[in-house]
Amino acid sequence: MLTQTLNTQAINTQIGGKIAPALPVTDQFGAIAGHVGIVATEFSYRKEEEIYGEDEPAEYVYQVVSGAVRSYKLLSDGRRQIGAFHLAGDVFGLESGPTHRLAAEAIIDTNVRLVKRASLEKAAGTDVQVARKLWTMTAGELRHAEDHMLLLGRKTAMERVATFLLEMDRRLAVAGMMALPMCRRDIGDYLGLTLETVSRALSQLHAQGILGFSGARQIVLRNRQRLHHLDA
Amino acid sequence: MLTQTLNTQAINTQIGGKIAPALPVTDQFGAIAGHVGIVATEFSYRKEEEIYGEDEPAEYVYQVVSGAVRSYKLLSDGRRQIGAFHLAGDVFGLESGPTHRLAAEAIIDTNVRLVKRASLEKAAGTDVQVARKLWTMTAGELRHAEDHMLLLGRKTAMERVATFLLEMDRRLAVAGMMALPMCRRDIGDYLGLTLETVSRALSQLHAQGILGFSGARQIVLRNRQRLHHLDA
DNA sequence: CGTCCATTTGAGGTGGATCAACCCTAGTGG
DNA sequence: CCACTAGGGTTGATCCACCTCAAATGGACG
Repeated sequence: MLTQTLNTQAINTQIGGKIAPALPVTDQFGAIAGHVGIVATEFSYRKEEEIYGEDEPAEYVYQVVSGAVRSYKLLSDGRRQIGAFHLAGDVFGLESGPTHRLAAEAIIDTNVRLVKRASLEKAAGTDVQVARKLWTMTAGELRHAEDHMLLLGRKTAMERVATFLLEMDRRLAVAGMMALPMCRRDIGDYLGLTLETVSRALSQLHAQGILGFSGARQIVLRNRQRLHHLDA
Repeated sequence: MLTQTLNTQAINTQIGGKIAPALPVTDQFGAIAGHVGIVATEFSYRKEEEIYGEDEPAEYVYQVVSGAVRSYKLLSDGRRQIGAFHLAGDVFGLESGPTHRLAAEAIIDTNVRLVKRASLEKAAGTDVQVARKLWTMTAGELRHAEDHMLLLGRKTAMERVATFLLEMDRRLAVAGMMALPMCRRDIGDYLGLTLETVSRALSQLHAQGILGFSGARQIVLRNRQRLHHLDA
């Protein structure tokens, strides 16, 4: 509650100075933001900074411009389940109901664009294209969640790590190499494992020549075929 | 593929005889089906019968009238993750994209209402209320999936079973008692456990007086407070 | 009344968690 | 420019929650 207030104040302060009325309209966010009455604003979060908390009112919808974000839920004793990582281009924080169902934090320094939820609601009330787009984005998140339930409920540790590597390879590999923004603990909390188990699985894949390291978070996949096989 | 064809033929055969053009409009399905051009049909599936397969074209959207349905994904070696149980009143099979992401089977003899996906798409293209309703329903499924990821990734066996009991109590308890339509294996595949672990957890709760049995699938919760506590 | 399958219960095994060093590297300050 | 430090990562040893395998029990239905 307090955090939300602080965040909102910070955003408004920044908005005061510079509103960005016209943004490039080539991605999923743009497809909405291009419509009448929708104003997108830019904002930055530093490493480890909270963007919104679980069950906070969902005032804004966000798109990662650069950086990376984790969405997660906590149990009362601190156990954490990360539901998704949001990377450059991804939209997050979109809700049909009044509140955010997961908390969100910047993993590293992150720039986002954001629009007011209310203006999306308004646009969707007029424009069926916008309404359809909102539905499609939520359905995309649902698809990911369904795949992830299968992983969390039924895959082995090695299968989970293999799935994770292939997902990250697809989403953030540049020139065959990926620079992971998140630490081993984040990966563990995403995969329902401990950080030690993640580390051991990666070491084993390294020993088998399936991947190469240049620094713990710089990974090259050397054999996607074998990784797909390990994925089940 | 073959199954889908057979199902469709069966549906059409039945539709030939009796179309139900006007249905009571008091629930979430009705809110849509009440609109112009939407025709709801009734159909029945027998215990264990497949309704649609994973990755089949999503031709229909369904609502359980009576009975119970399981939605699930399979790994190549047969491991199964049930993503949701659909009980009387629940809508299932709604997709924004072209195909079903999970398979669906009747757990027991089940009656459903169904409407063609295409007519929903058409109505949503005209009527913003319908479009909004579709989004809200998908968002509801996403919320459930997010909660379930936390369960699958981070809860202990006892916590999972406690969560399950409270969910089923909320959804299908009549006069303080619930009649579970699904077997222990289904519960296990929903909770990411084996059927033996589910059975042991239930026995333990019984021994502690937290629940009572009258037949393995007839359960009375005697202490919801303690169950909530076990849930974490 | 018998059969069949779901469920329970028992005994033992194991994958991943936990606990504990140790190592590596990036950042810091002298 | 380098020594120091702190946090992230790796690796090892042990533990245990849950799985696996097996057998007994029970309830529904012909």
